[in-house]
Amino acid sequence: MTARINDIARAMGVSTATVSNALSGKGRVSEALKTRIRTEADRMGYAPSPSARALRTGRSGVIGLVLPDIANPLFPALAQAIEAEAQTRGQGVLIADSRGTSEAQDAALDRLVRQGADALVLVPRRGTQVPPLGVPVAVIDAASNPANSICADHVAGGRLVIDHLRAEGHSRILVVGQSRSSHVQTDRVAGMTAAADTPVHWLDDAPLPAPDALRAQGFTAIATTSDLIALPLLTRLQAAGLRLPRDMAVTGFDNHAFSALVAPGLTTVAQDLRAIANGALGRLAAQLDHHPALPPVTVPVRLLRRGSTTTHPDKETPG
Amino acid sequence: MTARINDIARAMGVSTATVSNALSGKGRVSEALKTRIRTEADRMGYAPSPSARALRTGRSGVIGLVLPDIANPLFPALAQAIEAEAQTRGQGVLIADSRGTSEAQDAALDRLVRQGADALVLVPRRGTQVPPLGVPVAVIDAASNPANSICADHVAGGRLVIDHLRAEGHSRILVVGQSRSSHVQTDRVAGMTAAADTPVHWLDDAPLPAPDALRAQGFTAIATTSDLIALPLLTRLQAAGLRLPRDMAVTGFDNHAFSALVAPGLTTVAQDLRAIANGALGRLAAQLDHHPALPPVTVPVRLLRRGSTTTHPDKETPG
DNA sequence: ACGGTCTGATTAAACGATTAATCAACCCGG
DNA sequence: CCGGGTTGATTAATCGTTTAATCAGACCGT
Repeated sequence: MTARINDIARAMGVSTATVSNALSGKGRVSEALKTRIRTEADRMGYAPSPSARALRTGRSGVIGLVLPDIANPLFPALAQAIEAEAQTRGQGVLIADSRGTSEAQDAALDRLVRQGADALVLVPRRGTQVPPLGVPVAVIDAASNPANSICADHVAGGRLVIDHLRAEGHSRILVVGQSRSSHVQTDRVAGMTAAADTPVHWLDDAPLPAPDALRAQGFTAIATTSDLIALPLLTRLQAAGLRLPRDMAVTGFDNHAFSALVAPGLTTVAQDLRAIANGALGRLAAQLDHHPALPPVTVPVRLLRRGSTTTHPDKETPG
Repeated sequence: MTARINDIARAMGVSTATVSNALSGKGRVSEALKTRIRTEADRMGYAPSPSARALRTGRSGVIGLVLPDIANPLFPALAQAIEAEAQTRGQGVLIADSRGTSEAQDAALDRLVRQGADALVLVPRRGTQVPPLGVPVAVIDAASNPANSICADHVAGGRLVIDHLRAEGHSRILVVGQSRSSHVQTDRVAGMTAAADTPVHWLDDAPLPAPDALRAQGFTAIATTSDLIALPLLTRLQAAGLRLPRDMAVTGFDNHAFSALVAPGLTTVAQDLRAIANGALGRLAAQLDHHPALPPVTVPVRLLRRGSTTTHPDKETPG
């Protein structure tokens, strides 16, 4: 079908070893021959066989990405960041969805390894353990998770949100979290309650009270741990006739694609996804090359002030 | 490291060929030996080397998935559907993002092939051509695209939307589309205008007029070609003080995860993503196995009636 | 007892790259 | 003019699996 290393060798009257050396820059090949081989190689449209290379070297150049339920608003952007970073490193990204139980997560991890992934990036389901696999694993999670993890500074993000709301004049703020069993969520809530002593409402305990009831309790702002909570809430408040941010301020987390598009724009906390992707893949590469382990890193976050909390929103810098 | 076929062969005093045959069920091996080999294989935790198998058979069992800009609300759900379908077929999914130019799309396709994908699934960027690659490609697009494509019945979906709005008593409806250069979008608009002669507003011509202006022009319903347009619009209308669906009805397309969560819920058209994934991967498998080409298929869609258009929404069937 | 068919296994050759080991020239100093 | 070092290439093994070709017996009817 397509050109193999052997075809090039025969076409140029040299051995396959020489071609391999010329293309990889290893071994000893004269400069003249090296360039002649290289031009001939791309004249023939040569592309090395990934399976042959993987078989010989033991490295496929593919990393596996396991994501929890697709509903997580962070997913597409993170996948994009991982894929972009992998691309710059010449790696491919195999995806797997761990929806369902934590056994499904284990199965997904196992499947990726059996499919030849050199290493894995895992965004874990709430409260799951990483089983021992034969390959390096980077976990994208909260700092409170001791494992081999890259983490955004969720605590700082929570503090940013509350500081901002207080600067906007709010004194009675309701913190709303999705689930107690998620490290990410508890860290965000911890940052919020560290900035000010506010009540916390967990949605796995009870649904949120109606807009009227919230106002009756004196709340003027609601700080959520996720855009997935905040965006529906924003519409619910508006549907009940409230004006944002006048009657109620709302904040989210994660800067979902829709957060900038709704009206008013949703104030939220954005993670530096490039840094996360870079940190994760960098650590995996170090492990694969048996380099000394890189120190754990906490990736910074930044607050995006939008119309849901302030009449003087930030100027958005696209990208 | 891990067990190889050769280890099993030596452990049982047989040849590697016999082990291979026993595990694959091909060739001739006595039933007794077959089961003994199989139990020994999983006792040793044997997993075949994907690269060795790929090298020998010429098939990696991996298909590439190329997606356009991540902002497309259909992306995560479609990726999930493709991944799930691939899993049932024992295949992996390599992802690539074609964000940016159509050259970036070509580069992404090429990269996946060089990374060993047996076949590709492409969700094309607006108005791009598929370059000739060495592997089968399934394109997920509109019926109006003549290529080797799987398509949802976007035209029928458009008709469903308009019929529903008229049944709800609307006579003056504004159709809003994102981009003329997208087959999917034009098909949806075509279905809408076929059901009733309505004005069409393209967002790449001009931004949408303010809510007041729309009402002043007598519109009581806005039918968009995407939840990506409809969800922001829904909040914009509410922020302007309108009540939905009383003051204005809004519809989207694609059943984005948020569409069911906002208040009121967004009436939208859902594609049968499982059928699309099944159609795409099935056609690719047929091509790879040199089976006769499967006939082109149009995947059905269904209307989800929610609070943004009606006070009697459908009962949602989760999943 | 003998050719013919089956059964159940083995042998060995691929697939396409990488790489350690080897080898043939050539250069150069003493 | 000889031995040591360098350069530039080749040889051949190897990664782990699949599979066509081969082979040794067993079985069977005549």
